[in-house]
Amino acid sequence: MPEKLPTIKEIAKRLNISPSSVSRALHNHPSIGISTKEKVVSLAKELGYEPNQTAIFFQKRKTFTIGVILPKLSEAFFSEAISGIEDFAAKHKYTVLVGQSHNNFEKEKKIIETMKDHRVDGIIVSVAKNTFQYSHFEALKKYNIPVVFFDCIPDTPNIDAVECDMIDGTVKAINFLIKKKHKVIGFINGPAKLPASQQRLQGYKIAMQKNRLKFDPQLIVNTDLTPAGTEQAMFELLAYKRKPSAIVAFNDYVTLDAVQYARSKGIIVNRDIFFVSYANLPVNHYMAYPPLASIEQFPYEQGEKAMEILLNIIQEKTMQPVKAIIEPQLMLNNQLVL
Amino acid sequence: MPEKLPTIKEIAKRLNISPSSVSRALHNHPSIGISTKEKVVSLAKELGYEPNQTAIFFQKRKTFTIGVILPKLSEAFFSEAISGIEDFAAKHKYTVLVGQSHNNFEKEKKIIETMKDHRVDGIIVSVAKNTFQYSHFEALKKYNIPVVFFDCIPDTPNIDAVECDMIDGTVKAINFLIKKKHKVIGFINGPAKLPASQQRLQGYKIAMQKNRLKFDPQLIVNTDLTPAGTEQAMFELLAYKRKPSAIVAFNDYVTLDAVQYARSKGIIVNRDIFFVSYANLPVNHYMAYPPLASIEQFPYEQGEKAMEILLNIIQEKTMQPVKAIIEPQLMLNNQLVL
DNA sequence: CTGTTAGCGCTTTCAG
DNA sequence: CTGAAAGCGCTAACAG
Repeated sequence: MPEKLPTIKEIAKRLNISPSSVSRALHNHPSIGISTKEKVVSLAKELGYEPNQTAIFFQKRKTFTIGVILPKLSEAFFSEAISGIEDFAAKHKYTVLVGQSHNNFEKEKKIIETMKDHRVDGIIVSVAKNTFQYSHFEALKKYNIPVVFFDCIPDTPNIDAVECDMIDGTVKAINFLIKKKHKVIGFINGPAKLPASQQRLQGYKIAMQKNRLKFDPQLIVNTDLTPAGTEQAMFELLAYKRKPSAIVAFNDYVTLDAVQYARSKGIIVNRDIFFVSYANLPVNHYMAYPPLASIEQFPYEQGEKAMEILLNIIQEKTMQPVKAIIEPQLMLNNQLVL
Repeated sequence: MPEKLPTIKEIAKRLNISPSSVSRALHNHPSIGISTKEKVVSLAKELGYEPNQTAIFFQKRKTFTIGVILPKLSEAFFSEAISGIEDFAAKHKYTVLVGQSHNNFEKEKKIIETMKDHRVDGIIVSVAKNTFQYSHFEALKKYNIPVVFFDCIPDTPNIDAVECDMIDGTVKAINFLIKKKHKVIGFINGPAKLPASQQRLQGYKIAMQKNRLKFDPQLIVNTDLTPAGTEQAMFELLAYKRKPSAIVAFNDYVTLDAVQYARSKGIIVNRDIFFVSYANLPVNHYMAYPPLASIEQFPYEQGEKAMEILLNIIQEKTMQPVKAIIEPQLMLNNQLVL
């Protein structure tokens, strides 16, 4: 039987006092008599009174809810990130509304609409891979809904964002290989127009230059991230006359496919050729032919940080746009690699 | 500049009509003059009017929000599940509020409180592993918040739930091994008090009996799901005089650890011993020593189904408790194994 | 077809 | 210290 829930009014009536007194009693307001306060509190407990938050949200224009928009919840990177967001939010009595864009621009716009309707207090987003126009985010300013970006970030100025410096990450990876005496280092990059790919490429060039190794464009190939795409990329790399002794791959999934391909060609991984990639998937630990190392991007921490920044904006502790940089680390089985 | 958002009142004032007329115009209410309607609609568009959902939520006692409580978002099973929930919800204009219990009973209770405060229209939950008392869910009835369980389900009668029949799944696994001529089949089960473990054990017994093989309790060992626990379990199994030729493991993660252990003992997996497990992790595809097959539980579909049931309850299409059964399948690299 | 009125539950001046 | 009253923005019952 869903009984009618007790309200402040109800309590007031039973106690023959005004609703405002009840409200005061329940909020430790200074100007309230100790005796009335006790009466109210005890009756409230007896009736199992609980404030109707929707009324309060409405009245206060604040929902203690933040929206999170991600391409896909089931990708490990994002589920780690949202885990960090949710944990941080929960600590501060905020709840999290989620939406998946599936990397679809239209879907992303729709989610923003819904979240705006729900009057979320702020939004954290990793932009869809095929979003190249950001007016739907700009529009949120009008509603006073702050946005913090992470992972996939628009190139607009003056935004708040958490970012993992993949240039730095790539430099670390290359330096590591060079220290291991590799001189011909192949690179299986992702789709060229992805910022994530561009950053990696930039890091590659910087690292090669710093180490006084010539940059050879033929050592750079691209995959569309499908197994077939990666196989093709591997094929090109292995066919090149300056065959690389080591390969940096866009991420661990790409490495998995690349290793598979190499093995099918009779190449012995970690003897004939070596890999380094990005993501630091736990499963690397179990692979028979794992990469030498993988660049950890700390998605959980990125999520926490994004939530922290958002909270600061909401609570007006921050006025200037903030860009937090998370430093990626080269890892091997959860140990740092230097 | 966060300008003040236009309201129905504002539109009414500018047009010298009543707010109710504006409301009617905006809702295609039958009794509204075509001309006023046009005026309202055009002004609304001009001002960029958008209804304040929090006011509507409050007024209608409905938030179009459903709460999802999961142990951990970053576990693949759960992130797949919530992905299914969110997709289904979005199709029906519902949004999803998430909370992670981290398998902690107290945390679970707190999340329920928060969700109740937010007046979610319903809740979907996979119960925390150390929750053995369900009054916090019962309490939701009072607030008229329906609950649909999935995956980890309380043993209370008359609940709505989506369940994957792991007895059936285990029978399939054992039948498969027996068909492959295995007679001594070890079983690394999870913690004994987990319903998931109990179901698997029951399935094991049933399958052995049906195949007229004697049930040997020494072939059943338990792991606390840590690598160390699994190693210990493997150790016991391999030390037993009736050494199993095949092993069914609680899930693919356990298999990974078990395989690792076996290899460290010089045992050649998929020659000296064979594995079957549960979860059908995509990464099995890349393992050098993968299980012969793994039981797919279709978490995405479980999520969708749970959401569907919840929606039916909310829309009062269903009155009787529903228990949906998802049939697990024995898979190998995303192919069915018969 | 349209306006008036009341009210969802709570907070917050403003008087007293 | 307490009560009355207004109002957040919207909907809906009731009159006209």
